[in-house]
Amino acid sequence: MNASTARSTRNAREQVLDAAIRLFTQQGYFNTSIPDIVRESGISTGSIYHHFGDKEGIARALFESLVARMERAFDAIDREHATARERCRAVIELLFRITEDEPEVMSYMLFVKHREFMPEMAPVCSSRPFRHMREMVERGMATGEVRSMDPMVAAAAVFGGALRLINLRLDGILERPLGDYLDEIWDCAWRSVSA
Amino acid sequence: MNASTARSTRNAREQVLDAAIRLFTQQGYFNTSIPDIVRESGISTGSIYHHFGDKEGIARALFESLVARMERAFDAIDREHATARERCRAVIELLFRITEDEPEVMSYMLFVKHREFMPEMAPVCSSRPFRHMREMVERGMATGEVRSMDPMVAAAAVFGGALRLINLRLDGILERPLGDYLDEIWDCAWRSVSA
DNA sequence: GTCTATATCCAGATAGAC
DNA sequence: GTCTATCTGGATATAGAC
Repeated sequence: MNASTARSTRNAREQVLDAAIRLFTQQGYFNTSIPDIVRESGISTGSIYHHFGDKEGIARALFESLVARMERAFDAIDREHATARERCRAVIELLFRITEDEPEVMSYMLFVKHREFMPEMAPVCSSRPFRHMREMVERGMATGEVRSMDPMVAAAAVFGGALRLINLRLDGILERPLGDYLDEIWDCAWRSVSA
Repeated sequence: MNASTARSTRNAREQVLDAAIRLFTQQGYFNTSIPDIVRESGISTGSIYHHFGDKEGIARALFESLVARMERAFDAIDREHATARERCRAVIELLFRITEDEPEVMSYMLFVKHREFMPEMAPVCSSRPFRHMREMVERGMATGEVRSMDPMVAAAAVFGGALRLINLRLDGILERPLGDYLDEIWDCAWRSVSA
């Protein structure tokens, strides 16, 4: 496989994924037909089925690429920060930034009901990035930064408020960018669990 | 309209709504066909269309009845408790109880993407019950129970953790009933905003 | 108000040339 | 690997008797 083949292959796939994330988040998976994706991506039906097998394959490829991306970002946060407090705050900051810059990405990751069209998939909350977030809190409990309590409750307390603000922002209820709320929500989050 | 007519009319509607909430939450709205609802409810296609007009009409009737029910429950909480602290805690307790006893109700209220099949509808977060929850927190701020801060942030902090736990429970991640976590999550929620 | 039978449409998916 | 043309099933919705 030479370079130009590799490039054009990647391009067709990416054009489809690019169109798909927009359509899936704006109209929903079931309201988006293959002909819609053909129009929006400029790639033909035949080509789409060649690359993805079926419609569900597009959704799956999209999800996997976004999960991998989040996971890389979370690993970087682990490396760049030493305490649970810094790590958790960095995660919220990252999620807020992605929500502002690429709302479709956050919308597809967090609020799409994947299991309705990918029945065999585990719930999002048990995906690697979510487990990673819970582990950050648990390690904070081990070091004494975080009060001792049920780890699931602690993680829900730390990230629950921020996730709600993301939800409100994506639904158009919050008018100002999430960055404006970061300090306040972080203060609440940390008060709720700090030792 | 005599009594027996009224009763049988209500029954047909209710049988359909009953079947619909189960099917919509288990399989999703788009994976549920009218023939599915016919089978599950025992009511014929013709009758369903007579009562609801179209498939979306079923979803709408369902949503309206659940919102009305929540609103009545929240009004009762307002009457029965005097402080923001007590009211907010009672709301969380109620939501936890409904999640355990009637998971489909909570699932359909909170986590279904209504706008995908009812395009003209406002986002759930701006429905009466959600606004009511925010008002409870705001009144607490007015009386000095809650620290002064952005009201949206305060509401997200108070209810965000509990809503995440509900999410985790409905997704099968939390194995114990929500009641087991009530005291801990409430402690976190209130610490995060109390004056 | 309830039913059965049926019309219509358009989705997802395939065939096969280039 | 990409395209156009096409098949097929099953969905929503209607007609019209009872």
